[in-house]
Amino acid sequence: MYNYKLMNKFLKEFKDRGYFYQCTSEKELSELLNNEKIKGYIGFDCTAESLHVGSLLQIMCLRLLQKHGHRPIVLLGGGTTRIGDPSGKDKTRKILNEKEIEKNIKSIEKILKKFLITDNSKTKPIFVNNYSWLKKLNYISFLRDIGRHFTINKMLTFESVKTRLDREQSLSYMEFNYMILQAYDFLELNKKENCSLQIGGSDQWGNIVNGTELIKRYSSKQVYGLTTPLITLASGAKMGKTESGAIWLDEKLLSAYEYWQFWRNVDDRDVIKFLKMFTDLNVEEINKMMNEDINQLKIKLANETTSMLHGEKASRNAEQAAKEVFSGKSLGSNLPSIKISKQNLDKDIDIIELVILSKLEKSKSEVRRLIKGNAVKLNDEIISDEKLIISDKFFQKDYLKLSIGKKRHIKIEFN
RNA sequence: GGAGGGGUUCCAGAGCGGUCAAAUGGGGCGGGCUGUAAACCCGUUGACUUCGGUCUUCGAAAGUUCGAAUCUUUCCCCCUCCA
Repeated sequence: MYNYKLMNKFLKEFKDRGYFYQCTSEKELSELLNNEKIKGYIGFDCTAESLHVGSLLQIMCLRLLQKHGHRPIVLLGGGTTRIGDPSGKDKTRKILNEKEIEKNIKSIEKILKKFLITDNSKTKPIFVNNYSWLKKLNYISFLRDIGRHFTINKMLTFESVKTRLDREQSLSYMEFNYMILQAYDFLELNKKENCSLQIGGSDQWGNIVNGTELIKRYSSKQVYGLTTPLITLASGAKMGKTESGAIWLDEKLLSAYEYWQFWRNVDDRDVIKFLKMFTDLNVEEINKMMNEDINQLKIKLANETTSMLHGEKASRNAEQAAKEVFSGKSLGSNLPSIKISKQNLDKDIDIIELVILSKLEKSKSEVRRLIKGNAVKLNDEIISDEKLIISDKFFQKDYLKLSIGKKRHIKIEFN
């Protein structure tokens, strides 16, 4: 082991914030980072139209690179998404068509730009799509130049492959090639951009090592890999998804208010950890906060994370809305709102209909159940008559507030 | 290739001709307690409903029957053991 005090500042912070899981060659990487500004890349999957908090740690890594003067490369795997990474999957996943992938790439890129500094020419992120080189590959020359460096013996030992084979689940040749393509991406980025570091989740370790080894064999260059741990919540669940849906980073899929609420509601035991991981607050400062009021810390966490993504204004609104909803009797004018056509009012819609229109629930039976359980409120009044017709008298100003349970509130406006 | 076992509602897993929209546990949701936490307690958990019921579900299709998740046939998929 080498002296912790001499460790490169980026690496040190990487560890202090809890991002560190494994590194291919830590000491050398530390020296390299001390001596020069490098480029490091992370690949993002484009199977969904947006990223969710499950990818946030990766994004934070890119931010950290920038903070320390290094330049991040964002690889949007337009090519590899066409194949599908078998890691962590026990069956082949569906393959998306070109259009969907292109669309996903665009919206993911937009999200990443919110997190990254784009106006510093030295550190501004480079966005690349591996389809641009993968599509040009010639099978024969690829096999000869790249394929020769991989042995089947070794590939078969990879966890992702092993589990599939052990369970006698089929692993197509296409998927089997995923790891080679990811290694090739790294090689390509090394050649094109002189990229010398790949970061990824711990499940990517095998793929990342493949890349560093390929580059060593192919061009005798030393590059590095760094992985982050899989974050599990104190409750044992995986980060990113809740039962009511994924915590998306795209405002169109999840409002700033709901995003704020997600962080406000984290388990007590996760708060300090998340402050370190997902905010820019200084680690020492966070360590000093240990004994502060846990609810204040959660609010801080929610504010920091929300303003990082949606901006300070949205974050303040969310906080304000939360305050109104949870401590006062105010109508929560800052709540996320939904507009419903006024024609519905003339049709004498009832409370059940209103809940459905508000999209808080999809099933009328469920709404009936909720009403029976005293869970549905209109302007903070419990509704017990499921046939209640919505009329003008429920409007306070020009909107009304609909709540389900203690935590789900929405402002309804008619137009 | 041979011999068995199995596919059930979000998950695990009972049911094995009517009383089955399907036990039980987990998860979810709602209520209570609290701190918008955890733990705990209670309720609920296919859809629609004029609250009388109605409709769709037990791998897929066809059949037996007054009646099938339950029986038969074919097909698809998984698992275990033997070679």
